[in-house]
Order: sequence, then C-alpha cells, then structure tokens
Amino acid sequence: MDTTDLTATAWTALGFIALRPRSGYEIKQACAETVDAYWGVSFAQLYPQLKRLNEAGFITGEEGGGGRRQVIWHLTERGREALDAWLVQPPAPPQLRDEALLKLLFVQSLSPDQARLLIDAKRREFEAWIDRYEPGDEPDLLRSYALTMAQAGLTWCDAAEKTLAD
Amino acid sequence: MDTTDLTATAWTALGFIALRPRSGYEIKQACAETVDAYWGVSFAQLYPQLKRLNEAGFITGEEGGGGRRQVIWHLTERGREALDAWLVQPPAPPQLRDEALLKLLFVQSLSPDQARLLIDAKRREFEAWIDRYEPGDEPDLLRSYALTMAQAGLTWCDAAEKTLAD
DNA sequence: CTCCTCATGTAAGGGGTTACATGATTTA
DNA sequence: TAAATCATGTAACCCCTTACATGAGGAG
Repeated sequence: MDTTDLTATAWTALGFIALRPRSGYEIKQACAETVDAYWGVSFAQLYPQLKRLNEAGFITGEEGGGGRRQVIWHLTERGREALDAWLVQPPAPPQLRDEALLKLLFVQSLSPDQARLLIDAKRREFEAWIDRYEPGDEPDLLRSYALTMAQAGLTWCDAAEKTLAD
Repeated sequence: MDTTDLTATAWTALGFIALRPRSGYEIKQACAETVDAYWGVSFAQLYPQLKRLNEAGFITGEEGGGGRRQVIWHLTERGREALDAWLVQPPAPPQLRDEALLKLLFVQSLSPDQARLLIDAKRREFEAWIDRYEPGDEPDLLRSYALTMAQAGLTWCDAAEKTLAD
C-alpha cells in the first residue's frame, strides 16, 4: 500500500515485469541489454525491492517449473495501476557524474598532453557505445538516443583535439 | 597523509583551489558555473572534505580579510603533487541516471502520447543547456561538450517524434 | 570432475542529498 | 527594517555498490 519506500530500482523492475513476466535474474539481464548505460541496476538492490513489490501487492511470484530454483514475477492489476501512475509523473532530472570531464577542466589549459589522453578515453567510450548499440532491426528510441549521443561525442573529440593543436 | 578517505568531491575542490585560492563558498559557485551539469557538489560534502584536505596538508586556510567570516584555502606543494597524481590516473567510468529515458522505454510501444511528453521534457532540458552554455568568448572544451551534446539531443528529439508519428 | 552459468540472496560501507542551524552583511 | 545574499557547518537519511555467501544445473 505504502509506495513511498519503493526506489527507482523497484519501478524499473515493475516496468520490465509489465512487459512480460520475469525472474529477478532476467530483469537484471534485460537492464543490461537496454538501459544499462544510463540506468544501473544491481542484484543487491533488485531482490529486496522485488520482495517489497510483492508485499505491496504489485507483483505475484510463481515458482519456475524448470530444474533450477527461480521465481517468475507477474504483474497484478494494482501493480499496473501503480506503474501507470508512476509513468505519468514528471521524470526526475537526469544526474550524471563524469570524472573525465572534471579532470579535463583542470588540465585543459595546463597540459595539452594530459587533455589529449582524457579525450582519447572519452573517444574509446563513445566507440564502445556505438559497437554496443549498433542499429537494430526495429526502431528503438533508446538505441537511437545512445547512438546519436555517441556520434556527437566523437564529433566533439575531433573538434577538441583540433582546439588543443593550437 | 592517507589520501584514501578523500572523495571525488575533495579532488574537485582541490582542483579549483589549484586554479586560484578560494573559499568553500566560491568553490561551490565555480562548480555551479562549470561542471554543474555533470558533476554535482553540495555544501554538506564540500566543507568536511575541505577539512580533510587541510588535515592531509594539501591546503592551508587563511582567514579572509573582508568583513564577513570566511576561510580562503591555498594549495600547498604536497597538494599540487597529490592533485597531479590524481589527474593522471585513468578517470572512473561515467555514471548517469536518466529517469525520462527509463520511462520512455516502458511507454514507447504502448502510449505514443506519453512518449511524446517525455520527449518534450528532454527537449526542454536540452534547450536549457543551450541557453546555459551559450558559446562564450574563449574556447572551452567543456562548454563545447555540453553544447554539442545538447544539439545532438535536439536532433534526436525531432527524429524520435517523427518515429512516433507512424 | 571441474568450471561456468544460472539464480537468489545478505552485510557492510560509502558517497551524496535534503533539511536544519546559525549569523553577519549588503541591498531595497 | 526587512529580505536576500554571503558563509560555514551538522544530522539524518537514502540509495547504491562491493563483497560475500550459497547452491543447483549444464558444458567440456
């Protein structure tokens, strides 16, 4: 009933369960395949939150039929309502922490060599994104987001190195 | 001596002090003007960390001469060495949490209207970035980073809305 | 028979945010 | 003289991460 103690991780889990019934392990996998880059989820947060979602009556557990022990979570009607209510609330402002950019601020005027190293690090990062979120078959807004940003990042890397060359 | 208990906030403060001597309040201001968007710093973290930097011998405090009570922090030689050592270490991978994108994942196939609202929210965010990091006089790598990303974000918003129109 | 993957959890610690508390000084 | 800004700090809480713990099933 009291949804105040649900963390963002809980809503993430609820969202994936709404797409189709899953185990906690599968939710983690789904995160890794989709929102990984801008939304981290760890088991240590996931399992306790699943328990809370269950207590709140938003999901129900079903023992998996396979040989391995697992619990498949299903969305309840109340869970659907709670999820819909959460989805229409204005999203929290994005939070990011990028140590490379912070360091770049401090070295950009002092040491062009170190600045170049930091830019290289970011370049590899963006290239990894592009590899990872390669264009797929179906149109996916998140995939295209990651790709657009990564491509822009590479453009910035080129420009930044050119700036340093002066 | 023991630098292990210094948080990223401490290194941020040290970096700004290295640029020129400042008070804690001025460090906060400098963050707000530069790294704000991708590196949050709060007073509650800042002041204790300044105390630790002082205990470690990385900075020394000087009572401000003005009417108001304030401490101006100066970088020591050891502080410079520690900062340089930190700067050359490989930067930690960036961490971001964007609730809008998470919600978008869950509504993109179900409710185009809600998806449009989320895209609008991101659009306003990017526009705010562009206003805030308006091109300045001197070439600044961080400013251009923010602007490049914001512009790419707007491009994505347009494309995403077009995708939804189908 | 060993190792990797599947699968679910617990314990401890850490960095960060929000809220609270205080007081002087400038501005309207 | 009231309000906004300057300026420093503390207390409580919260979410997350890392590390640890356990055990079964499949692959080689």
